Formats: sequence, C-alpha cells, structure tokens
Amino acid sequence: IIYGNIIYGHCQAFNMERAEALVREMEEEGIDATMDIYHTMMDGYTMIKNEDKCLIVYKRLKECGFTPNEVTYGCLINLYTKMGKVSKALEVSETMKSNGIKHNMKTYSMLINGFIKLKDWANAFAIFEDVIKDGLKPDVVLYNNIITAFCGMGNMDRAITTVLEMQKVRHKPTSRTFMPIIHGYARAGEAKKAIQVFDMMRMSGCIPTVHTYNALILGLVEKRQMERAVKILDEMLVAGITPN
RNA sequence: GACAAGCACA
Repeated sequence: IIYGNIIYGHCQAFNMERAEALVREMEEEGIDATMDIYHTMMDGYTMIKNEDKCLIVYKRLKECGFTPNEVTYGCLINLYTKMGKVSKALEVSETMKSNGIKHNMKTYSMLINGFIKLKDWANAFAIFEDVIKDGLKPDVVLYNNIITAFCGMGNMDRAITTVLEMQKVRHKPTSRTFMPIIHGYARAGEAKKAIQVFDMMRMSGCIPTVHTYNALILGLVEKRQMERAVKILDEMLVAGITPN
C-alpha cells in the first residue's frame, strides 16, 4: 500500500528503474503487487514510450492471475495510440468488447486522440458517433478532443460552435479548450481573431497557461508583430507565469 | 458513486 504510492511517484517522475527496483523489493518481501501497481507501471512505460516493457508488465499482470479490467485495457489503448499504432489500439478495443467490457469516456477519448494524431478526421468523428450511439454524454476532455479535430481540419467556425455547445450543456471550458483554437488562428495568421478568443477565454473564467501564451505569441511572431508579442510576454510575466 | 488510466508543444 505504501509501496504503491512510492512507485506511483517514481513513475510520474520518469524514474522507471527506481520503480522497477521497488517492485522487485516488494516481491522479495513476499508482498503481492496490486492491480493499480501494474497499471501505474504500464503508464510509466507508456510515458517514456517503451512499448516492450509496457507489454511485459501486462503479461506479468495476467500471469499473476489478474483479469484485465477496463483500466488495464485503457492502459493498452493509451500505449498504442501514443505510439501512433491506432490499428493495434482498435484490436485491443475489440478484445475488450468481446470480453464484455464496455468503452467509457476515457477509452473513447484515447481512440479519438489517436486518430487525430494521424490527422484521420473521418475515423475520429466515427468514434465520436459511437459515443453518442452508446448514449454517453461527452465530457470536457472529449469536447476538447473534438475541438482539436475541427481546428486541425481548419474548420474554425465549427470549433467555436462546439465551445458554445459545451457551454450550453453546462460544461466549463478549460484552458485546453481554447488552446487549439488560438493556435489555429495563429497559424493562419489571424492574429486579431486569436486575441479575440484569448479574451473570450478569460471572460469565461479560464486562467491562461504557459501553453496558451505560447500559442498566442507564436501567432504574433509569424505575423511579424513583434511589439505585440513582447507585450503579451510581459503580461505573462506579470501574471506570474514562467516562460519555457 | 467519488477518487484513479484519457486532452499541450515547434
């Protein structure tokens, strides 16, 4: 139990060697690892993009007599989408379903995100249809994913209407909701619109993050509006955000 | 049920 927390900490800090050493230490003491420990280990390996190790952990989980649950499959789907192997992720999705485990918002988000990374908008939206068909109500993250997709397609208007839609359903946009939009306008050289969205964002009570500022500054720089970019940079420092 | 596996970046 205590081990679990420490291992979790190491995984988050990318110290996978340390985490692994602890697991071994635990086994030597005759303490059985719990499922969450396997999950955090899989996650850790996913973060450092070590597919093989992650799969080994998965295999060990099964060897220890655990039955994969939705989180386990989620970890696998996450792994494959992060590696850009969406077809593999879909296979996992099928196995999961045939084992009687339904998709939830997170597994769907991961799949959509995988397709978005490949710029496969058609399939991304196909998954979104499945979500609706399942009668699930999209959550904030899923909305953010959809917005990212619209921005990637260059369909900025749909992106904005989606934001309005989610507000209607009483979902508070997060700073990540607006980032792809600001970024999209920035890339298109529409600095004015980017700033408009930025204001809209603050109006809805979102606190801009470093990434938000980065997106905005990038746009201004591309438009050769260096003075404005520098001004924003100052605002950012005043807001107590450290540039990266 | 709530935590917990899903959304940043040239």
